Amino acid sequence: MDALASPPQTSVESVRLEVARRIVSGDLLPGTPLDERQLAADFGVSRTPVREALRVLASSGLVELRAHRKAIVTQPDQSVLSGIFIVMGHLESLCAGFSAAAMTPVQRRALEALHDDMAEMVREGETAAYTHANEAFHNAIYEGTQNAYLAEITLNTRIRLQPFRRAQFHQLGRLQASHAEHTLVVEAILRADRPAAEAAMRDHIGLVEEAWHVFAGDAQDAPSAMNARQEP
Amino acid sequence: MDALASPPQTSVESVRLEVARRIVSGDLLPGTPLDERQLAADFGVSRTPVREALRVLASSGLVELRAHRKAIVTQPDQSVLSGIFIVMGHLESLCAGFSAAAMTPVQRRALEALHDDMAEMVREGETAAYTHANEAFHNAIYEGTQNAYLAEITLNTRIRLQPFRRAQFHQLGRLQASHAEHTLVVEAILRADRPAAEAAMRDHIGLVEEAWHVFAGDAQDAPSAMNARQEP
DNA sequence: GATGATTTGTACGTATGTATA
DNA sequence: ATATACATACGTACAAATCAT
Repeated sequence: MDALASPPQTSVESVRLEVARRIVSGDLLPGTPLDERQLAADFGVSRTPVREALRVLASSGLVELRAHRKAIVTQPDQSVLSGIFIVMGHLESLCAGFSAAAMTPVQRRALEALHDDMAEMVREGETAAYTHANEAFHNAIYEGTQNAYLAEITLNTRIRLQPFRRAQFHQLGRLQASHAEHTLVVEAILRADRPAAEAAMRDHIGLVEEAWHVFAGDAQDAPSAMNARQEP
Repeated sequence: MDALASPPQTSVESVRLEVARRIVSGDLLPGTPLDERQLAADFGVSRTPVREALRVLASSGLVELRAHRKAIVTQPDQSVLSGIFIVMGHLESLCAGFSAAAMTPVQRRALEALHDDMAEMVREGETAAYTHANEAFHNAIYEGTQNAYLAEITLNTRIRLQPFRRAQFHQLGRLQASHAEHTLVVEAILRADRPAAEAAMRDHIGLVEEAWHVFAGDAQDAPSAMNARQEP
């Protein structure tokens, strides 16, 4: 779960967290080469912890690590990326369903409260605040599953996709639409309606199954998962 | 995908593969402490590559790595383990559904051929051969999804659970039952019947949703995922 | 295609934190 | 509670491979 949390107790952790942050934030774009020495210098540490951090980042999919060559920020091709988006849709949907069935009363109330707060942000057009709250919203649903492993792989998938998520809440329309979709998710979860929660979340994430089917090998110029609306 | 494949080009890889093998095979039991020096000596390398290998193994969940303390082979508690089993059920089911929709004709024929070969193993009672073929069977379904990411996380989940899988094919009855369940999966995939493939695989894996629900916090002494039949 | 410069891969020593007496 | 033992965390040096010329 703590893919991006907890205070770094060791050099490796702080390097890992900061490099991950730079990649996720778009500071380091996909394809960017990562020089061990450079990173070591930047962080004021030796290459050893940098190398270990890079190994871990490679495991989580944020960087690619080829032997004897510079590590690079992962740059998956369209078909791979499309596949990850599709899997994320299923995982998020699964999480919503689990949460509908398993959330504690406290968690349900917290989710509802957060959702209400977000309504205010929509009214005020506070896109930055909403973006942040949106993360918390989805994280709350991961936690609500009571399944640490499901929460972990879903969060990791989300993080891995972050560098490729261009759609933000820059338009008021999207902000409102997002919140309306959240409403359906929240209502389903609150009444413990698992299938409805799954369906609502699937709609929210904007599953583009068709795009995947195309990429699977048949056609060429179909709408890709990249072009489709990508959540938030 | 290559969580346990490809020839090791570097020390780190060979150490990682061998330690993973020992854990998965049960050679190193959960809870076993892993001493860097000891491993380095065993493999005839220095501690540096061992450390990097351990980091990667920790990312994949096979070992636990606490700062300034010995690494240990991961020993998840019952509730965590139960959660992983449940997620694996869903992932395998998802894979079967995707494969039903996306497998190439060649892959469909190969799956059918493998399944037929396994029938022979059942008749001869060749449990060892069947166990091996069973891995290939599931791997073929991962590959058939045409979704590298889904294949990767499903395989990784399977590997992660391997040390806790006690049910093997020691009884002829289980062998026959397994193959009968496979038949349903294969038939559904061959006729591109996605829902049926998902359902058949779900049945095969033996989803124990109830056990999870219990572990979620309500009851105590319900049948755990550990006690339930665990696949193969 | 060969050679030198550069970068990664590995070895090993020391510092630091943890556990135990 | 303090000290001692011990394992890991990190830094530095060297070897091997890659890339550029």
